[in-house]
Amino acid sequence: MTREPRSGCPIASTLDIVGDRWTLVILRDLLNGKSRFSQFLSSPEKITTNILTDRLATMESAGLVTKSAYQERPTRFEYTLTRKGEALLPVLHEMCHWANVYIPGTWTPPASFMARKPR
Amino acid sequence: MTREPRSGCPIASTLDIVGDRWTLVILRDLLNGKSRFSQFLSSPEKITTNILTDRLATMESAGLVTKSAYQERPTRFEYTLTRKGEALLPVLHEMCHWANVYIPGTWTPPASFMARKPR
DNA sequence: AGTTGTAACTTGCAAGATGCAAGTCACTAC
DNA sequence: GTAGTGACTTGCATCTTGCAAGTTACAACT
Repeated sequence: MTREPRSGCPIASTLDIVGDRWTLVILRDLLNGKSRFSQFLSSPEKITTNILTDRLATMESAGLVTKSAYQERPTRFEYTLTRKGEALLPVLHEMCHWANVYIPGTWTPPASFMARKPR
Repeated sequence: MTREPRSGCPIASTLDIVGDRWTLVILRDLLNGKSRFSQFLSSPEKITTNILTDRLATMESAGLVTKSAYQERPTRFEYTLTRKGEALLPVLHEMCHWANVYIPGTWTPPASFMARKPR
């Protein structure tokens, strides 16, 4: 499911990984402490299950998250950010700044999110 | 062509505008001084004409660019960034930093681009 | 024993977006 | 009058997304 980079341009290459409407929304949730399938489903944007399954698998193969079982019988999974995934935090911060200035009606993100720094 | 925001989340709302594989690539070209249809076509990512037409119209209706004729007979157009469009520069900067660290083989952007600041 | 509930998917199908190739229109220049 | 350029437009096949419903594997309650 991984896309070939269109060029060596860092912007185009980044978009080859996160250039869709959902990946960074899931990443936002992960940065805010969510880790399970059902938790991502509960977000206000209402992602559907097939897209969520697909996006989590793509993010795993891109090295943004790791998937692991947090219990057996029945097996249940959780997703945790890798350092590579976590390092996208500044991109999300800048999107928040931009939206808060240029898109009326956007929420101010929780201070805990805006104050967070990557490792 | 403008999408309804899925929620008040600044990240989701930003992605409702620029959450695809091409919009920020065109924005990168605009920030690097390109302004004409044929100039965008010449970029290494090889966008096709129908997508470019569609994306420029969507960017115009989202207020990221303005379209104006730079000559009559025959009429030719150029696209210039609005302040709103230009203000996405920090998002692109952070993508460059991320890609240069985490995606091997990405180019180091021109210093003129990385040093640039929004108005 | 049987029903209900929960987590994490999977499947089917329709609608929309993207990619590729070719064609169009209004000119300019040779 | 032929060729070239800029900015599209059109047709069509494929890929992606969205919506609804179904599945699997259990736990827990009645």
